[in-house]
Amino acid sequence: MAQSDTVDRILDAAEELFAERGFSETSLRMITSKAKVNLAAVNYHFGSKNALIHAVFGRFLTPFSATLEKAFDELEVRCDGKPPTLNQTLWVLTESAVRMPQRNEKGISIFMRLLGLAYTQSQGHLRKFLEQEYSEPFSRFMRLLKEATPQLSAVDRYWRIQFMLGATAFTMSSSDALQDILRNKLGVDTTVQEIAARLVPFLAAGMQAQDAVLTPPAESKIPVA
Amino acid sequence: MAQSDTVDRILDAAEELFAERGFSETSLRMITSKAKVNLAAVNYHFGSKNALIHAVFGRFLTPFSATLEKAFDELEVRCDGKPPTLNQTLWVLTESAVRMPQRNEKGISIFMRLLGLAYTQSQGHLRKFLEQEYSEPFSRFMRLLKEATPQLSAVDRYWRIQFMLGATAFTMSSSDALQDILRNKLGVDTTVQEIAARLVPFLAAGMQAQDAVLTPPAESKIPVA
DNA sequence: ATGTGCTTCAAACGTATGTTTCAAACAGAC
DNA sequence: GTCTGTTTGAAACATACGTTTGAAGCACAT
Repeated sequence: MAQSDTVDRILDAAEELFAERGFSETSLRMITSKAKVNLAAVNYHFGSKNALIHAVFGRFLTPFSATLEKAFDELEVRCDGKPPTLNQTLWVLTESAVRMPQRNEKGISIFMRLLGLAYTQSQGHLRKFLEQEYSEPFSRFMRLLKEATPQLSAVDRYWRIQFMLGATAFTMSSSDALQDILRNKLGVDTTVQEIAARLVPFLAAGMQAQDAVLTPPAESKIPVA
Repeated sequence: MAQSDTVDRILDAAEELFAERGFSETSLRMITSKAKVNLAAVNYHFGSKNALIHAVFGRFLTPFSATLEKAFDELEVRCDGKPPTLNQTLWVLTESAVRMPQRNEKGISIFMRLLGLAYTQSQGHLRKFLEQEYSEPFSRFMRLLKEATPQLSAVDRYWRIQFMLGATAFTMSSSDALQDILRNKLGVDTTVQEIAARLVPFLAAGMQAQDAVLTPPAESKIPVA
């Protein structure tokens, strides 16, 4: 019943509410009442709302980035000098995410949704924090992607990485809602692992698509750009 | 200098600020001072901030959905009974977006960013508004997608559509920030048309990827699911 | 038991928000 | 010119926010 209890309760509540409603739309009063702690506790333990946001990210991103580093190490050993393939790189990433110890069954989906929000909501402080805190595993992943797709120009690769990020963050972040739809419409149940198994081939195929042409296909009558 | 001037000035300012900063992060005072109109004008002309948001979307989405309907009509005529290909369908969509008459050079990027935000920010009222206002062109697009990918199972197709939506919404919703990075890192400038031209082949390739396998590639040692 | 350092608590702070009010300004019809 | 309905304007409204305050509570070493 020491400090840690309050701190963790705040982090749990904040994580869930941020993922559900976004950062600006979640007030400290919502967080503290969900966490059943006093309003002032946030500023006492974290200093400010922005610092709380950083702490929420740090709590899952720090262990994840450690797991990822180890997984990349193993992968490179296994490949024995040769650059890993795109499929291998993507699988290592998803497996690291999926295999992270979760606080509850919603863990992965919250994790993904928060990452998506971080990218999407233009919270300057957050982007700066993430960039300077986790630049290493990020750039290592980028390097692996680069080596796995030597046929792509830097610009093409850059945009396709954004497309991958988008498909992943978006899908995982709304996977709860999407699974509901799927259950109702198609009567199927899907685990996060199965979604990942569908996602990786999609991403790999997109990454390895023929070089983008800058005009529409010949059948189209309307010229573009 | 009639009413319409004030209304349009508000819509212009709101559109730009919403796209830049999101909905909750944009106050009516920011909007009215950018539009150089009185604060009360928003509530007088629109009724509420939420109604203003709806009006902003309606102003570009209504003509867009009309353009899209016509483009789909043309496409189906051109195809003469045969279902349009996936590439054709996707191109018709992007071309309709790109060719919309723009209010200024930032038009398309604002348009896309707003759509991305609409999907991403969980503003309940907005999603409800869009769903009941523009359900027709949306389900028509879905039908075309279905006919263009008969080889996919309903579940596979469902998920891959989510992946497409995600890649698109995510990329477009952060495209300004991404373009900044690109400009700084690679010294390249990119138009929305070019992004779309890169996105479509990525999406098409992903949609047509080999059927998803539900286990990772053999090289991987770590079992999944 | 007493004092000490950390933690909790209720209350208040100042600021910003969306919205309302009501008088003034305006345009067009008579 | 006067009346009428619409639009603007400055000011205030109530509410919600993040943050600060200072007293009370607590565990624990002395």
